[in-house]
Amino acid sequence: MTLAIQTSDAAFQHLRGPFGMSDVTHSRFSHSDATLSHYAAGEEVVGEGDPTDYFYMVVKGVFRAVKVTRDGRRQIFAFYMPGDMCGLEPGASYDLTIEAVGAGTVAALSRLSCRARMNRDPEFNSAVFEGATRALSLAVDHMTMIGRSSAEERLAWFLTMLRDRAGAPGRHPPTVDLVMQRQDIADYLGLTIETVSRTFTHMKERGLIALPSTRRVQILNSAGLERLAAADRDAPVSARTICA
Amino acid sequence: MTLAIQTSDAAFQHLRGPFGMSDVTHSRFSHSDATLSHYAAGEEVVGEGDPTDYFYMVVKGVFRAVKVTRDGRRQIFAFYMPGDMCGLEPGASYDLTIEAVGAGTVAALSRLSCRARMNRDPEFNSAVFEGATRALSLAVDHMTMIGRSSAEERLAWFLTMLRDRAGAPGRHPPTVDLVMQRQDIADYLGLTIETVSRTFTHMKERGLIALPSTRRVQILNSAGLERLAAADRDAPVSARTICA
DNA sequence: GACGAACTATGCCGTTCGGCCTAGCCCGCC
DNA sequence: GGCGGGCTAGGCCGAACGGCATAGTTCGTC
Repeated sequence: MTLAIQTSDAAFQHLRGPFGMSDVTHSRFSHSDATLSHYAAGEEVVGEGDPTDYFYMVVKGVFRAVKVTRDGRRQIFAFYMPGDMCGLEPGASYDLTIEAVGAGTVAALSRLSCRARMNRDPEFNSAVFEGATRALSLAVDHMTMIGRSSAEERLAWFLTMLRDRAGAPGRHPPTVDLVMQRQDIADYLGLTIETVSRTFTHMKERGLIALPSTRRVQILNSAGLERLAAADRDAPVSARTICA
Repeated sequence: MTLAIQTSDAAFQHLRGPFGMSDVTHSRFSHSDATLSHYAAGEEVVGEGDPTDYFYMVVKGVFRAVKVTRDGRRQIFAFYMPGDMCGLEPGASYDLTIEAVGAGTVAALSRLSCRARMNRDPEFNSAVFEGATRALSLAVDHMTMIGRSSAEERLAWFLTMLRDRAGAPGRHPPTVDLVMQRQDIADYLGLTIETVSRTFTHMKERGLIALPSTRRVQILNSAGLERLAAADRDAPVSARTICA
């Protein structure tokens, strides 16, 4: 089915932000006709080798961009949440698979019409381009984290990001619901599933977090967790020149 | 000084390819006026916090995109070679520094005029956008390599990439001249300098490479090196559907 | 050509993370 | 509600990589 996505859709309102591929301001997308598709958990949106004729925006649920090597090693490049745009990368290399983590919905916009619109609508063009640019910044952070941080720092980074991105802001203690399972977290962070599990336990023992269930994390010591996560962050904003 | 870059410049002819940030087809750039700047080894093109008012294309030499964390850990996101475009990412986060590895020259194109041209020249727009998209693909590969490969696989991957990208094609044995030093290689691969050094030695002992000097690598066993490097590659092309 | 500084190689050892295995838990299905 | 499969936790051990120290090499400078 084809419909115009409404900017006023409540699902979008507070879900934009720098987590996944990009966050092309959702209102830019809303004027375009797009096809909504639903996926069950684990289902592929784009498979390796598929013609990448579409860009996608997540409407509901969480999706993952996965690369699997020929000998079975797996790396998750990004998790996409509602408002995130994805499908920018596979176009060049066809090496990523986009899958639903849980049940979810994406809006598909054909590349042709996207391109056409980019060429006639400078604002839209800028928005998409900014999306790609922002995705690159996220890739830099992600790569630095994988290349230069310990297991505990990686997990702390992941949890604080999830909290900022998808946590319910008002709850006390701050709580993160993990939609993905341990293997996905491991593959996102460049660790093994055992190490992720052990690191959760270790954080629990240190009093940083509580695990009321395996998929729910309560952050008991935000400062401590952030100190761990911040290790691979840049200098604080106050120390930098802010430029428009 | 300002001048139009000539497509016919011999330095560009065979140097395009997927190594650094992107390879916006150089001819697209050649019609734009751009400012050429020269840098000595180690000099900064863009520093953290600088206003990112320009896009750059490498004309001569090799440049690196570096992220340094507050506690001094260092990750190199990409090496840029002649024909590569860079400066796409810092715009969003200001967390990357672009530096000259050896002496080199870049062409700077102001973002304003680049944007203006993107809006009126669809072909140019596509080229720049493709550049960003390709950079994302490279980031995926790089990240997978860092997250899921052993030290030896990483170095093999690096050497084969350099050979394909910057090696003199005709030489026997295939030879790679390293313009960067061990620390840069380590920071690019997410390793320590000692591990890089030891891994070079190990490859030498296994007869994969020879090191006539510390900065020159001869590839003695291409097949063996590629087997190592290929571990984190995708399935062979023959097994995939090729799509335009 | 001699000096010095920076870069590289390498031995030794410690730590961290991975790999294998089993037990426990949760959840879904019948 | 009971059964079964998949996911998670955690013990045990080993391998790989990191960190430190030192020796050797290269390169630039005077």
